[in-house]
Amino acid sequence: MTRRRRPTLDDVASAVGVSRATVSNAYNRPDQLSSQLREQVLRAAAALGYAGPDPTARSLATSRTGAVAVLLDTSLSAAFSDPALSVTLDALARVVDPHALLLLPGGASGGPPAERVLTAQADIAVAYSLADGAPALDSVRARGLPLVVIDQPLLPGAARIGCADREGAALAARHLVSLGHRRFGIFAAGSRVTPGGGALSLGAASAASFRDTRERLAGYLDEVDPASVVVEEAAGLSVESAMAGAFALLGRTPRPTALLCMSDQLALAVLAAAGQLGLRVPEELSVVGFDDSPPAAWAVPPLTTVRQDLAVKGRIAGELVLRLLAGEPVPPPDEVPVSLVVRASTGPAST
Amino acid sequence: MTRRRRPTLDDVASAVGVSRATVSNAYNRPDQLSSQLREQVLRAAAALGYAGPDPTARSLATSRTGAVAVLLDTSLSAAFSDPALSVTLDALARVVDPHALLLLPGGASGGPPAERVLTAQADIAVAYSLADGAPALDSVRARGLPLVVIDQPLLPGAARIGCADREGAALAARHLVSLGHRRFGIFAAGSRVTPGGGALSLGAASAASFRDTRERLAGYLDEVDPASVVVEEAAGLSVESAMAGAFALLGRTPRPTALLCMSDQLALAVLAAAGQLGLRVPEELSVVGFDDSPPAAWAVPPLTTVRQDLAVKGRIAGELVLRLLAGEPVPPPDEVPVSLVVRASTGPAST
DNA sequence: CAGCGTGACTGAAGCGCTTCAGAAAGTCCA
DNA sequence: TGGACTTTCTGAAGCGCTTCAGTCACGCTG
Repeated sequence: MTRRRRPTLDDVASAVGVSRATVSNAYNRPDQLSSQLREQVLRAAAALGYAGPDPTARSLATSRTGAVAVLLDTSLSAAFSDPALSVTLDALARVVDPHALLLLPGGASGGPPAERVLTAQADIAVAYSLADGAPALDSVRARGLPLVVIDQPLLPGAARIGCADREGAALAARHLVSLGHRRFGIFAAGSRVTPGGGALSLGAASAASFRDTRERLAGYLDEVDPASVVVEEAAGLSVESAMAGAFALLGRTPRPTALLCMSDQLALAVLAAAGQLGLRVPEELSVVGFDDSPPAAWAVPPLTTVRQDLAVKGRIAGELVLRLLAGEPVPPPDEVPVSLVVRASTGPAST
Repeated sequence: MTRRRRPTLDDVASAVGVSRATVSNAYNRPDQLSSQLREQVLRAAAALGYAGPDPTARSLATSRTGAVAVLLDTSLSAAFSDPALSVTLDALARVVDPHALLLLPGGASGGPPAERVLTAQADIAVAYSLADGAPALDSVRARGLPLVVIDQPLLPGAARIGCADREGAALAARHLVSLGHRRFGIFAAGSRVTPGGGALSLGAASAASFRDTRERLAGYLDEVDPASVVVEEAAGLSVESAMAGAFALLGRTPRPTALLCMSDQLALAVLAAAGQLGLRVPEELSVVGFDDSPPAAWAVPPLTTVRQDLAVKGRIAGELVLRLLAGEPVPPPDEVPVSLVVRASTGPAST
């Protein structure tokens, strides 16, 4: 069975005996023809098995694709296992509907490969927490695609939404200080600075390639004595590497009495690791996360964390997308506010 | 600053003084011209700010978009909070690379709206666990798009990959029976059969609109006396509704001593609910999941569950995509094997 | 030297659609 | 009854690219 050539607008037009423009109008501008003729066209289309204008051809003619390219730093499984991303992207998707999301997962180099971006059929790009200088961003620029960045340094010509990272981190650190803690561990997500993860000097950590890592670190250090801090970086973004990092951090001597985690995911890994080591939280160890993603509230014990409204962040990102698409000028960078949510994973220092 | 018209192939061609075909070849068939001329073309392109052939125009000319449409039953956040999806999709994405994934999230009607599918720029569609008769599937057919379905009934002309649902469910049930359990609760994911969720008769449950729900139910009932079973359906796909359903199930009198959950997500919700009620697992309650998604192993206690290799499933789905895209005939439906992974969430019935 | 193979490049025909400036035919009102 | 609108539909010019059948020049072979 040779698959017959799909019918085109022309086929429908000649079947009905009208011009191609009329058939096009039947789909795109119903007010441009009598409803009677329109019915007739649609019937003929159905009879011929014509499923409506070809999306690609339409895109070429209108120079709009109806898709938003989402540039991710990591593989899909790593990306999706981050609840913060899920929530943000979901909110974004709702706002930009009916635009579809074209997912460009990251490769080894951090962010999607440049040529994937060059050939992506999308009207606009959204970059989610890419490392500084990711090649994908150059491609976006080269193509002249509008760009919205989330949790990233501002790029010229791009719109930006983030959160008050530094302030949030400072809130978390201050909370621990006020509880009497004096020995801190800082737990950062995996990055490509030190591909294997592991212990990090403050200097190295301050040079992280992710803006949020740098900012949150700075926020912590606004409140605690750098000398009282050890920094650990996870080896990757998987839960496994978070667990490994957590064990490493808890194995330091003297053991920190409080852990500042740069995401809830990391904090949850710490909780799990502490559980396995028989360390009681918060009696023997205080843990604070970042994001207030949904699992933070269900954790045992419920996680003290820095809250940012991820749904709002996603929504704002979506609105930025729509505004850039509408040709509006690039708005100034925006941030969602942060607040500290104190739950049960933090308590007084056990001297 | 009016955004200047982007340069096209023609601009580059006339800048260099060659034909348009030559410039096209410089990008697509380097062997068709001297490397010297190619260099010259590429330099001119860079000078003009030409970032390579326009993806849409290229698609129209080649009638290939390089995108795989992924049809989801739910919103993105619900979809992504399902680790099984993440793993599957990740594996799929790796196999079909460099194809990008075009995400079409589901709406209120189950699955993406029909017109979203009609206008999606993709070469092929992958449907992930859609309800029977989802309108999106009709659109796929109408467009004549190749289709791969995952965990769904077979559609004529579609390729299918699933898992041995019924067999897996039977394994789980048999395990509990052998542990002496005689009062069972079956916990099904939310669907649109009974939009609010809640208690379900066996008849209603057997008519579920999701194939995997029906099959797993049948598998459970292959091993346990239907009279010894109560069925609960979650109100939705969120963690919250899973928790609510879990409480409902644990509130039945007499309380089931063992719960058969149709996914790990549901099982984890049960674990959390049991914890809040002070019910010890497995001493007072046995819980078995389905999927063996990553969190199952980290749960407290680690979850006994039916394992299906999700990465393999995703990989096979990806291979099916590639084969259909290559014009190969539709292979017969395939299933990944299942096995029971006994961990610590199941134990002898407490009489 | 005729004949031929080869490498390098081009012309032009699409791909399937949208859109805009009309044309044709009807409607309305003074 | 005639001019001014409306409504309805059409012709044709793109949108930016790929690709195929050549054309052309050149060096090689026998």
